[in-house]
Amino acid sequence: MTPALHYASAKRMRRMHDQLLQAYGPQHWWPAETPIEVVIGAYLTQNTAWRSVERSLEKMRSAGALSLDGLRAISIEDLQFLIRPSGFYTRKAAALKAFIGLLDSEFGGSLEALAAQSTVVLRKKLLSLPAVGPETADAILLYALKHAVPVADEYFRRIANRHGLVATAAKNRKGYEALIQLTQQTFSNEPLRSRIQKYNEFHALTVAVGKAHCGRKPDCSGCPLVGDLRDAVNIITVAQQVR
DNA sequence: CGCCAGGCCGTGT
DNA sequence: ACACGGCATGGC
Repeated sequence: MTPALHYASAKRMRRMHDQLLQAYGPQHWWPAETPIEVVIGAYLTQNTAWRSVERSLEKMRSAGALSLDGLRAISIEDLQFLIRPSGFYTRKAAALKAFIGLLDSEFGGSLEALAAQSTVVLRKKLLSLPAVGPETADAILLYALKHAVPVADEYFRRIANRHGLVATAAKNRKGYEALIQLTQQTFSNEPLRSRIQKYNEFHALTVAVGKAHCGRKPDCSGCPLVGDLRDAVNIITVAQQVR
């Protein structure tokens, strides 16, 4: 929490971004054709493998439900059936309907009108929706609405923990805030346009490395982030603490 | 077969 | 303010 710790971590974060970009290349996120697909994907991927989300998205596309009008027209029961592969389908179907309901009742059914709100107002509005927590809200803000908002997910939380990037990376509100602030600080010197791109790329890269090396049973062998001794020492130390 | 996935929410302390 | 169980399916 001290400025000094943040500064050291931000430097490590920038190096991490470069290492990951080198190892995995540009990720071209979010994997979707349209903003509403981003929104739908953000809901569906909650605690769910992206592979399963893809199956749901494909079923929705085939049914013509993968669009604003499609989402409006489909019944909640039919929507539940289409998104079954990604699990939690009762809640997720209701939540998607609630999103379109908000869009229609307050923003004339326009995602552009929604995006035109200030980031602070918008984030609060999104968080008031059912099944929208910090990560879903921020993913929608960044990837669908193009606001300059970092995204922190479970992978990044583990990475930050193992590399000692933050003082508290607990699974609570303060832990999430710490990860967001760290990312903000890391790219704070970038102009707005570039900052949005960095937030985009960095989150995508943390997912890439997370899928490969930072699952619940971490496999650090071959991870591009453990190239030097300092990192390895850090990981061993922190991993023992976490256990 | 058991564990896990790009979280969130209600309840109990 | 947290910790914790439930939500549900499919991939590995």
